[in-house]
Amino acid sequence: MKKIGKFVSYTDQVYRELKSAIVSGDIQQGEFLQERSIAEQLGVSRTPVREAIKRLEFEDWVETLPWKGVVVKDIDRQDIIEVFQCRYANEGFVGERVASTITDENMAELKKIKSTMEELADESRQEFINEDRKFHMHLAQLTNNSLLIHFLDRLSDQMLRFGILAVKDKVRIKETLEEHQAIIDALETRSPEKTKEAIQRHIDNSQDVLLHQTKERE
Amino acid sequence: MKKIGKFVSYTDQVYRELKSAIVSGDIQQGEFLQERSIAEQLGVSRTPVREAIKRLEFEDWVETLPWKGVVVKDIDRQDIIEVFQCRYANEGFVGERVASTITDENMAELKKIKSTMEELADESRQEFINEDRKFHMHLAQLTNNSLLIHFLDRLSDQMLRFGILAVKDKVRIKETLEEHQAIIDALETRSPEKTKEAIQRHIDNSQDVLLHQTKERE
DNA sequence: ATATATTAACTGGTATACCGCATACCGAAT
DNA sequence: ATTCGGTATGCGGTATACCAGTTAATATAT
Repeated sequence: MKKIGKFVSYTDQVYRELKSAIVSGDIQQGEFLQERSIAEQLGVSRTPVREAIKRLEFEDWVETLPWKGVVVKDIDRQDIIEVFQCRYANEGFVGERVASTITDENMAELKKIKSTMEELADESRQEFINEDRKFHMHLAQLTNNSLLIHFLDRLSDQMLRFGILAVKDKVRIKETLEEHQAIIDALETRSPEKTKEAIQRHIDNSQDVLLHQTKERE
Repeated sequence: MKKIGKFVSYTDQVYRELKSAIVSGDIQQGEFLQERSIAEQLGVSRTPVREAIKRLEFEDWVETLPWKGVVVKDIDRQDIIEVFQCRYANEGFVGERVASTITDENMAELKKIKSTMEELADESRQEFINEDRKFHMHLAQLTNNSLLIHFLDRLSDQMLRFGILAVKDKVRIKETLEEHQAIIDALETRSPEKTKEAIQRHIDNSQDVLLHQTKERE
């Protein structure tokens, strides 16, 4: 008798619940997470709630003030800069590393994702963003570096929080598609240098748009 | 009224205790961590031990097998490669970023660390490694990117685990000093490109030595 | 003797009660 | 009116008891 699926603990469920609530904005920044009320609300005890919160804390979603409470961290320009700098460094490396060894199959997969994004451009912003994430993470997978992949995955999570803004207007969507095409073109040449530059240019542009749209606040 | 010191929980203490035990080899890879016995041994309850273990799990030191146990992950060639690739990408970025803006004070600090390392070269391997970490982390600090800094700090922790091997022989110590000097020289020119290359060359060399010394096993 | 069912002794997972710090409130002293 | 100090309350931190799979030794049937 084999176990079919993995065991999913309450902790996991609560974690996913809370993270998606933060990402979607249902729980706003500055808001306090209260172990007891969340536990009651979800029908579990404080323990799994507590462990879920610890994970969120580790991933920098929330901050624990001892004896006072757990507060959802807010994001400012500095956070955006930090995430994009890390993406710049690591995704640039991914491109450099992957360009010379990428297979035709993987190229096809990237093109497929890109065409899906084109279809979704006028449809659903949310789905568009999901596919964008797939595009970048598909490249990352090719490094076979799980440490790097996990880190980029965390960054992608953070992106979701302010990612909604990044592709707010039609212009940026069009640019995003063009830049993805440029990455694909660079990959076709199998040139590590060109690929790295195409990716880093894409990331720099995204950052610029996002920072520009965040300028006035605070 | 200022708060004098930070509050340190049992969880923090247990975490540090366990991590240093793993790093030092007191707890070997493959060994099982048992919440109950550790709690008893340290004179605390299971709860803080459990939370400490969760943190270790998140940082990939251990793996939890539900209802079976928590086992200390072992490190293989792939782990070494992954850590060094991440260092290559991120520390390279640090060099690129910092070269053009580094102050004379910070240059002086780097030189000071380097001369300390020279003094320690024949004394204490452990202290030598600590100073090496300081050198790299000092550069990282200059980016003011806390996300990046935390990631590199985690990588440094991992380095400790197999770092003992990296500077096992006198030859490698001498090379390390030379390569640090090369990084300092590159910084003097304020050239992002040269600095990045000097750092990445240093990291590549360290990786080569380490992989070479790990070749036979498994 | 061997194969199989049982069960006892682990483990981590969860629920819950209690502790101690931080804060807000309220009354007494100034 | 202001300030100081006690106190009630709410929070995370910790301890502990119990639950639920897993495993392996053991009893039992063949």
